[in-house]
Amino acid sequence: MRIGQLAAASGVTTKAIRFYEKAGVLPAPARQASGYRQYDHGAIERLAFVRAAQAAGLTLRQITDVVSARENSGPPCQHVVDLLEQHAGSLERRIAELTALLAQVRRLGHRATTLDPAQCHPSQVCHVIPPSDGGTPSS
Amino acid sequence: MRIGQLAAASGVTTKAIRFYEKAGVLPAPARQASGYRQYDHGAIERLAFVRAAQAAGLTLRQITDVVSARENSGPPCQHVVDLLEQHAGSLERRIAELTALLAQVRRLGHRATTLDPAQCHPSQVCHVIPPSDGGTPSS
DNA sequence: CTTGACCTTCCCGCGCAGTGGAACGTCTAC
DNA sequence: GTAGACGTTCCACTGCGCGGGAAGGTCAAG
Repeated sequence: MRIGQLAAASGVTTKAIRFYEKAGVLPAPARQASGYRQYDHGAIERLAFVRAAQAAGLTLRQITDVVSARENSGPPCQHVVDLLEQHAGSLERRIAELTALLAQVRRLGHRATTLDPAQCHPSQVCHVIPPSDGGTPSS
Repeated sequence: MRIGQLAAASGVTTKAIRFYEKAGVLPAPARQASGYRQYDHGAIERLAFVRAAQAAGLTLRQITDVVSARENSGPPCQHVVDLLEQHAGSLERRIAELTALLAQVRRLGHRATTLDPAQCHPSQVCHVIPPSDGGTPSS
C-alpha cells in the first residue's frame, strides 16, 4: 500500500507518517520504481503502536528508543516497563507541582477579595500578586 | 541604573530583561546619551511582579495583558482576579487529564506483569502497550 | 494529450521563554 | 592608549510535533 492508503487506514496524516520516518520512529519502507513508499500490513500495527504510546503520554524520542530496542534485541518489554514506571513517576511529580500551584493561585484569588484596589500603588503593577512568595515554578 | 545592575538586583539575566522589553511585558526605559538603557527603581518592582506572576504559572502573554491594562486604565485587579480564576480552572483540567493518564500508565505497567515476552509477536512492537485503548491524549 | 489525484523532496512556520554568539560601540582604570 | 568590563543590535538555536505550501515527478482515466 502507498502512503495515502496507510494514512487513511490509520487516521494519521501523510505528513506525520513521513515525519515519524525521518524521526526514526518508523522504519524506512521499500520504494516502488517510481520512488513511492511501499508499505506492508505491519506498518498499520507499528503506527497503531506509536499512537497508543503517544496516548500514554510518551514522547516520540522515547517511542523511538523502544522501537530501536525492539529492532536490535527482540521484545523490549523490560525497557517498556521501566519506561512506564519512570513516566508514572514524572506524572506524579508534575501533578504534585500543579496541585501546589493551584493552591497558590487559589490563595491569590481569595486574597484579592480582601484587598482594596485603591491601595494599589502605582509603583506596583497589581498588588494581588505580591513579589517573592516562593511559588513553585511551573517549568 | 543600567541593565547589568538591574539584572544583579533582580536575579534576572540581561538577556531576559531585553526579551521582556521586546515582548512588551516591560516598558522601554529611558536611554543615556550612549544608548545604554537607564532604569529607575520601579523597574525592580515591575520585574518582581513579572517573576511572581510567572511563578503563579501565568504566561508572558497574559502578564503582558495585565501590564498594559495597568498602563491604560489603572489597577487591573478585576482583570487579574478573572485571569487567576480562569487559570485555576485550566490547572484543574490539566490535573484531571494527567491523573487519568497516570491511571492509564499504571494499568499498562500492571498488565505487563501478567504478560509473557515470548507472546509478543514480531508484527507488534511491544504487546505491553496495546493499540486503541482510548487513552486520553496528554496535550 | 491533458487533467487531476497522488506522490516526492524541500524549507518555513507555529508557540513558549528564553540562551548563545557574532560584531560592534562605550566607559573606566591603569 | 589600551585592556577589559560593560553595553548595543541582530540572528540562530533549543525541544516538541507536526502543518502549510512550493516545485516538481508519476499514474490512471477520459
